[in-house]
Amino acid sequence: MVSRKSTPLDDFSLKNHRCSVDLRLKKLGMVPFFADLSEPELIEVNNAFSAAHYTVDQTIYYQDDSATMLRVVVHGAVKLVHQTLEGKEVLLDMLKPGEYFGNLSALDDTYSETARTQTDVCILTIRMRDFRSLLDQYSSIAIAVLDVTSRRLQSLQQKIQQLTTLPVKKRIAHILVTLGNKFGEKHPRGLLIQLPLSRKDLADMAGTSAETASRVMSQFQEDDLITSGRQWVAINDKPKLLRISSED
Amino acid sequence: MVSRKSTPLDDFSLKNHRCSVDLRLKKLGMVPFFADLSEPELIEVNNAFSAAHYTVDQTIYYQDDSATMLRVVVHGAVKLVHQTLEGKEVLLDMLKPGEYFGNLSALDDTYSETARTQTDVCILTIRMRDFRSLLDQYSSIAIAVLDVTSRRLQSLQQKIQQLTTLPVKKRIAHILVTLGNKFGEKHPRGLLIQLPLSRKDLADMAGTSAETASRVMSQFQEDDLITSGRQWVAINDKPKLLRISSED
DNA sequence: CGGTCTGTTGAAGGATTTCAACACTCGTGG
DNA sequence: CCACGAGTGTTGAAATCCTTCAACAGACCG
Repeated sequence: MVSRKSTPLDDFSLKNHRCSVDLRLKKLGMVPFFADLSEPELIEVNNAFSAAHYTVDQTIYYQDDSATMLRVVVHGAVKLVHQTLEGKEVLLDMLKPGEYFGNLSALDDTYSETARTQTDVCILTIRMRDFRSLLDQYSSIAIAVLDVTSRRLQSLQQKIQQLTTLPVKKRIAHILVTLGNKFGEKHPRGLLIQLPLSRKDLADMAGTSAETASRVMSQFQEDDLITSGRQWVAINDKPKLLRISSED
Repeated sequence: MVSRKSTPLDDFSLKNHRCSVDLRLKKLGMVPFFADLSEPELIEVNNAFSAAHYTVDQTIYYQDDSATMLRVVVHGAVKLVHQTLEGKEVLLDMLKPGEYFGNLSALDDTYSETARTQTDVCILTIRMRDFRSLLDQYSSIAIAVLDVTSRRLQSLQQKIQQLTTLPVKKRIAHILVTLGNKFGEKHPRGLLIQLPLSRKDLADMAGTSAETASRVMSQFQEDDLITSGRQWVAINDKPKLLRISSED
């Protein structure tokens, strides 16, 4: 009765490979706070970063570690999670190339979350100290950083609102739409979320249990809104999912 | 059987009065992003602000309004709430003198939440445009603003974690401790939270219903952890509340 | 002192978690 | 190349937490 399907995920997106200098520059230019820089300036900034590679499911840093580095995703996906004492996890964000992570607060020098790779990744790292001198050097960067941070703040506010006012089904519908917009790629099976994504990942994003997430996903599949298999999801009817997430 | 008590809240803290220039300067100096400025600079910054007064339960701005002003609380308390379509409210933050509110994002020019007075208040306002020129003029401000914003981000992350992993009782215990630290004043009845605080306010902070909040508060009172009446709460045993919020 | 707002409490119903058993996928090594 | 095992997903049933509806009680305001 249950019929799951083998993965349609693109291997190139998941597997590790070297970050070419070209790719580095391109992704650095995508980071909003470097967007205003000229090409020579960008090259100088690029030289302040060094590249690092991780394989899937590695922890880049742990919550409460001393925060010395700022990082930018170049290739692959990184998830930020909060861990509780009892081992429960809350998935705060899933980052794609061009997004930064780390801690920008000058006073608190520990990471407030754990960063773990969702695929093989290539990231750029810079010491906080060096980043701060970039901030001094290019004042446009500080303002852009502030902007990015304010937006993250807003998206967390929205997340809190959904956690406290919406039932699980609507929360998951919303999460699927958001992931579709961010990681979606056209594919014969639908809008494929180009990312290994387990029921537990979804549950940790929605603030529910893996079993409940599975039940909701089964229902969505029943209603032909999505197609899903082990560690992957494709969206068939985004408008209807969006309606589910906000109706009533 | 039920015995509620009349309010021990201090009238001075709740009622409106003019903001003296002295008070303005003192509170502006308390805002972290102006902390590094010299006194003459502070006076100049002060001149860019103008004062405004509101009575209790007035809305300063609505979610999605065009965001033109940045504001600083000088006297009284302001709450930031998210409203859902069905009229539910989520209380995101309760601000005290020295804290700023508004929207710092340059790209999104609407408020992401509603600001409402919790007491009579005096606030300082500055046009975003003018604030941005302050940012350009004093680079230390931009970095300090970034710092404050990063910290708010972290506290929202913590809130999300609690909403998704803790039961209501622990969430409320934690909220009481936090409010006690922020608004607590020594008082014969215990550590009095100097703020009109209804069960609904607490419920909106904890992401639960007013009835459930009331039940939890009744139990805490039964256990002599708090003393509470209509619109006020005093904490008798902070260590035990803290233990409840994190035990198991 | 009466009306209104806020808080309390009970009881029923609903959403979600937890525990448990089983099914399917995929990689690995025989 | 197939079989096995570990990891992941599904589903059922019981238990739990919480919401909702409802009625009433205490506090504050004029």
